[in-house]
Amino acid sequence: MISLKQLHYALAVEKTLHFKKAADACHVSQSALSTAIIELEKQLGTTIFERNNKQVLITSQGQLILNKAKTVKLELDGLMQISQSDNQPFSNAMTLGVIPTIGPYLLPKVLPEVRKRFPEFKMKIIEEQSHVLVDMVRNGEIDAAILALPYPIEGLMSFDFWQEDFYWVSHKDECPSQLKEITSEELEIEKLMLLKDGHCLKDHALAACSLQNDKQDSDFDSASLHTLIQMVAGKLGTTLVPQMALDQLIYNESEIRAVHLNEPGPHRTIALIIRPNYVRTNELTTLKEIFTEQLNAKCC
Amino acid sequence: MISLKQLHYALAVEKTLHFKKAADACHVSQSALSTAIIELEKQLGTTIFERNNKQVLITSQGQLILNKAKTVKLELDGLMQISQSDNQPFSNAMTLGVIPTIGPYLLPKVLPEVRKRFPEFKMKIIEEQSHVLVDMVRNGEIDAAILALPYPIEGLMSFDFWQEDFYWVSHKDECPSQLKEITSEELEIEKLMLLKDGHCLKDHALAACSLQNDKQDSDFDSASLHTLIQMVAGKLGTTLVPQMALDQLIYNESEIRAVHLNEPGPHRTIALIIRPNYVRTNELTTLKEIFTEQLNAKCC
DNA sequence: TAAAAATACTCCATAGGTATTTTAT
DNA sequence: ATAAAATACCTATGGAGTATTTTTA
Repeated sequence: MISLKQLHYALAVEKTLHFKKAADACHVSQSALSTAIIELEKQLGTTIFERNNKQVLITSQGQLILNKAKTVKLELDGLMQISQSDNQPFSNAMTLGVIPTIGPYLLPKVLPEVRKRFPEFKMKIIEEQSHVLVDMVRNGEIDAAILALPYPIEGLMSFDFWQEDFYWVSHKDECPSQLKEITSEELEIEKLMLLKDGHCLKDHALAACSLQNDKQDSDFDSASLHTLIQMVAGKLGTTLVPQMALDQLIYNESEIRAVHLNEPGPHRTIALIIRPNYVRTNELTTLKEIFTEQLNAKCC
Repeated sequence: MISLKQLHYALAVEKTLHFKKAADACHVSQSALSTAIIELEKQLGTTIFERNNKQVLITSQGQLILNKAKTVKLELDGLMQISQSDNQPFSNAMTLGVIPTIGPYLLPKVLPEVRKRFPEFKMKIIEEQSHVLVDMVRNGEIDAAILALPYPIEGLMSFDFWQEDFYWVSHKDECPSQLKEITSEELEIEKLMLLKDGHCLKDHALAACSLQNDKQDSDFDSASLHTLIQMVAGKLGTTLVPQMALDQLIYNESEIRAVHLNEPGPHRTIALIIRPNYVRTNELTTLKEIFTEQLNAKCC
């Protein structure tokens, strides 16, 4: 029967592409690792590594097997985490991914409360675009990701915790003072500045306006919402921002005004994304509740 | 380090709820199994089974751990299948699930070709409703399922291979002879007979007509498309059937006519559903190609 | 008290180590 | 010639068996 040790050794060889170095990494002799790999290949009836005295290559089938070995390890890690997560929730570290158009607005609102409720909880945050985070969740490199939906997450599961609309942001000189709502028809598209392609915020904003993403990248494309707002302040155009960003972007009676985009909503849904087999769901559920509670308190 | 043997033994205990019987099932002594379980629980820092001399119960955490152990086994099975699937495709048996409104129409069109191309291939078919098949795919009880989309398959992956529209089926006495198309507005809803709730075909048909599924189960609700057609032949009403069912339902210049439902389509998409980590994708891709090819040849 | 799990104790299979050989550049 | 993987051979750990004890319904 195949053993976890064999898989462990094979994964070490994949990393180092060198039997001796892999053996060292596993704290066993080259001989022990070598025989384990040979036995594994015999049991599987295939060669994983093509090797001679100068180099080790991975066969195509071998790569499939190694990838699967990684998920076996991942599931086993999950198994070992179950009792910890149940018995001492929030005692183990957790890594969450978040996209740039959520992180800076959501986290300051919710993390203080998380820290207050669970002072010992080590939460690591990484910020990447949706497609990167989806891959990392799939590979088990992070525990979960906070994304804006709709977004294709085939094979993963989502837990929605917030829905919000977009607001049209403009310089007060360019905005009728009585205006409380605006429809996409009333928007001057040519003045609208959105983020670069790749940011899902652009897609969601366009979808909210029932527009195709067919216009060329314009000179106004910008790297972050903060920058966009600065450009709005400089009367270079207007933009659309999600509700949760409003309080940070339009502070202290600035020159900038925001009015609700009056199109059928919600315009984007914020959700936690996990692998279907992820085990620390009880902790994530608690986090999710804190998120919703804090957003309701601070966004309305 | 946790071993697969331990998990195997624990799963045997879950099945039998009896250490001696579990030991027998694993062909080891009660002592060996007992110590393995004790060691596993020690390593995990939790009790999986609450046991005395009269009964064995599973703790709630234990159940989570056992479920995870099943997926570990499932992934490991997948790993062992990789080389076989690659080196001798179609040499291992495969079980496919299919829903009742696809199976009887799709399979006769495609299985002969599958059998011709891979005479040694053992393919087992089971017929269940979508929600049952989705569960079975999730649990690894079947290799894949053939469903009609849209349908919620969170955590699974779909490979579309066919799209089709619905046709309005009526007795020729009740159908204008020149009629080639019909819109949902022109349908006499009260004469329309659909399958019972639970069959996704009903939902898809209603969606194609932009109708809500709010009407009560009527007396006309029927168990299979074939029965429905018999009722149409008996002038008891009309119905909607998917394209792939037409040739079997309306045979040899019968009393029945079918006209295309002229609403934005496609009205349903046929897809293969698998777990995200399923390994025999190369074989499924081949099957999928055969399916599309045969449907194109026999449905148009 | 009786049925069933835990434990004591023994044994052997096998994983792992050291030393050596084989192999291919 | 040499670097690196495979093999030979030995050792020791731990998994498994038998027999026995403990537990509690």
